[in-house]
Amino acid sequence: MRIAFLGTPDFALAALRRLVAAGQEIACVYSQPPAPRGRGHELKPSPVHAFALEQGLMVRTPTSMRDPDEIAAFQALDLDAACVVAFGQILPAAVLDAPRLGSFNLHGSLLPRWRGAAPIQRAVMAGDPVTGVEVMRLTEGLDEGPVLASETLRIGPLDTAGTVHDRMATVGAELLARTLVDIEAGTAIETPQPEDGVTYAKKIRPKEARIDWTKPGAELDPKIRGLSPFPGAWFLLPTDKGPVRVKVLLCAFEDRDGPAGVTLDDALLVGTGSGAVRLLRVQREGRGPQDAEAFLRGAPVPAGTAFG
RNA sequence: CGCGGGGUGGAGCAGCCCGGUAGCUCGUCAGGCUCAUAACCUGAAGGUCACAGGUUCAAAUCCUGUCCCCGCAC
Repeated sequence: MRIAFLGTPDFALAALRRLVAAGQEIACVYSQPPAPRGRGHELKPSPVHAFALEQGLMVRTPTSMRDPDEIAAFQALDLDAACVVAFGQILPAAVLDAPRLGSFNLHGSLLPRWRGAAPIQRAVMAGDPVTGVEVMRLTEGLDEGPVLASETLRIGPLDTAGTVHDRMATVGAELLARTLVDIEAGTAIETPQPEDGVTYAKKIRPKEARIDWTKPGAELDPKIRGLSPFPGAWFLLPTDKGPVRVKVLLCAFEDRDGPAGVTLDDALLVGTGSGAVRLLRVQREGRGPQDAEAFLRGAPVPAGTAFG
C-alpha cells in the first residue's frame, strides 16, 4: 500500500520501522519540525524525522497541517492510507479523508479510556492493572473513531511508564502492521467505541511531578511509576550543601505507617499520608540513575530524614 | 553562545574554596571464626584523580582549552 506516516517520538519510530520492514510503500513521512531542545538549545530532528532521513524517505515537517498548501500537498500524494502515531498535531478532516481508505491511528490505551495525549503515563499513574494498544480510524473528534484491532498489556507492580511504553511500542508496531494488511484486504472490522468509560489522558505537566508525601502511599506509588522516567517524580533531599532534587524512577508501596515525608529506615522507606513507599531507583540532579543500594553507598540517608 | 551539576582503583561517593603522603562505603582475592551465612575478624591486590596545555619547588586541588554524562528551562 502507498501510505503516509505521521509521527514524532520513539513510540512512533517503532511503528514506522515495522512498516518499512513489512515492505509498505512510505510515500512520505511527516513529523514535528526540529525544535531547539536539550542542553545548549540545539536544533534536533525528532526520532522519526532522523530515521526517515537515514532511510532516504521523503520527509515533511510542517508547523501546521491546517495550512492550505500542506493540505494540497498531502492530497497530491495519492495515498491508500495514512498512519498517525503520536504525531503531536490535530489533523483537519481534509487531511484525514484524503487517503483512499482513510487515516488510522495507533493509540496507547483501551479506548474510550485515556483518550488524548499521554495514555500510557495516565494508565500507570492511575494504577490501572491492565492497559492496551489499539488501531482506530481517525475521525474529527479526539480519539473517538471506531476500533479495528486491540491488544492488551498488563501493568505490574514494578512497571513504570517507561517499561510499559517499551513493551507497547513493540506490540503496537506489530498490531499496526498486521491491521494494515486487513484494511487493505477489506477484512478489518470497525467497532464503535463504547459510550461509557470515557476518560481523558491530559498531557503531563512538570508541576505534577513534585511528590506530595502527605498523599496516601497507595496513590503515590503508581503515580511515581507513571511519571518515570519522564518527567520523573521528585522531592528535595536535605544535604550538607543544601536541598538536592532527587527523582524517583522506581518505587513500591509498603503497608507500614509513619510520619509523611520522613524515612522510616536506612533504606529509603518513606512515610506518607497512609502506608509507605520504598524508593528502589533514584536519580539526583547532575548524576545518572542508580539503584537505591548504590545511591545509599555514596549518600547514606539515615532513618528519620525529612524529605521536602 | 539559555541556566546549573558532574567525570577520583570494579560500583557509589568524599577530598578541590584554604595547592604538599589517595580517604570513605561496598565489591574482588587470600586467610580466620562459625553447623552455617549476604554476618563478623584479619590481610592483600587494584587509581595516568576524563583529556591536553599552563602557573608553581610542588597540582585531584589554581588558570585555559577539548571530549563525555546529567538536572532545569524548552
